[in-house]
Amino acid sequence: MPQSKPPVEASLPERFSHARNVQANAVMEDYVELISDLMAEFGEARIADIAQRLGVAHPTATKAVARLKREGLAVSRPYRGVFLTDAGAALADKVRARHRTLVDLLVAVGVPPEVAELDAEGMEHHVSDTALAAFRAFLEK
Amino acid sequence: MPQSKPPVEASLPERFSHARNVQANAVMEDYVELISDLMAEFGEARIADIAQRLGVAHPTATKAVARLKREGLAVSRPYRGVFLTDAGAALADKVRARHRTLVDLLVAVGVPPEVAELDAEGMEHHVSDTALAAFRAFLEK
DNA sequence: CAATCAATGAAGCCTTGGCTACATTGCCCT
DNA sequence: AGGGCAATGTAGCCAAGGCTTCATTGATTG
Repeated sequence: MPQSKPPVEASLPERFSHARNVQANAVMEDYVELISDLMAEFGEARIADIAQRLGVAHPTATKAVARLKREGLAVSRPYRGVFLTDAGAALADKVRARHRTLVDLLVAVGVPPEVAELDAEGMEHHVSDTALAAFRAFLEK
Repeated sequence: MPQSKPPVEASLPERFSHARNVQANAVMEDYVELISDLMAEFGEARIADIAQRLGVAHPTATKAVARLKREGLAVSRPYRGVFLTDAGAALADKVRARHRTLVDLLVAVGVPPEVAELDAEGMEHHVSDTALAAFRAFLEK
């Protein structure tokens, strides 16, 4: 019986699987926020615009939108624009607010704004509500 | 020479593609750091231990190690433990230091330590050297 | 009013990172 | 020495998220 490692290590697998889980939602979050932006800007989100802004080929965007629809975050009809459901819009708002708070925090601790934007794009998806609340509290000081 | 990019929006696709790029290395970074830990602890890293600590099935770890070897970060012989190359060890050190600094920063701005660990696991891969330097400077204040 | 062309959709391929099921190997222990 | 069991390896499946290529649709404009 190798009973040598009981203490702290137990939570490691959970940390990793949590991170993997978060990552699975990251792409969806990016799409939802972008669609929200485009709707605000043009009244609808076109596949071509989504693909262009995300820097991917248009079939990639089409597939992602299909997944969004499957998960109840967006609706669309063939050859028409994409629109968010209420759930999608709510998610978009949350994601956008989190993004801004994270960028603000990074800048507040001394990260140059352009770098903050770049780094935040990947980091934001992993910021928990708890951390976000701490960020807000810190920024208000 | 390309002129300067107009204002700000032009860089959106680059931000996303940068984040996707970083993400592609994230799993490799996790494996390398973990192998480094196991080598320090047991003198070698066994596939079973890697898989267990990461919370994945062992063939998943085997495949990842194969990629590590392909990229020159690790070496191994069939049915024996896995070892890091110099490049792999250097990467592990960098990743570990970055992780610690990020956790420290999160705690410093008020995030509870357990939450900081959890969130950092996913965020760390997106922290640039520039941001890291800013974190260190902030922590020394 | 029709033709052209841009935008969308569909099909099919690749890699990654999960998984399960099964085949091998090696090591420990009787 | 040999058996059995744990550890590794192998094969093959799946979904996601990229891609290219080709077909279809619709909207603009001559």
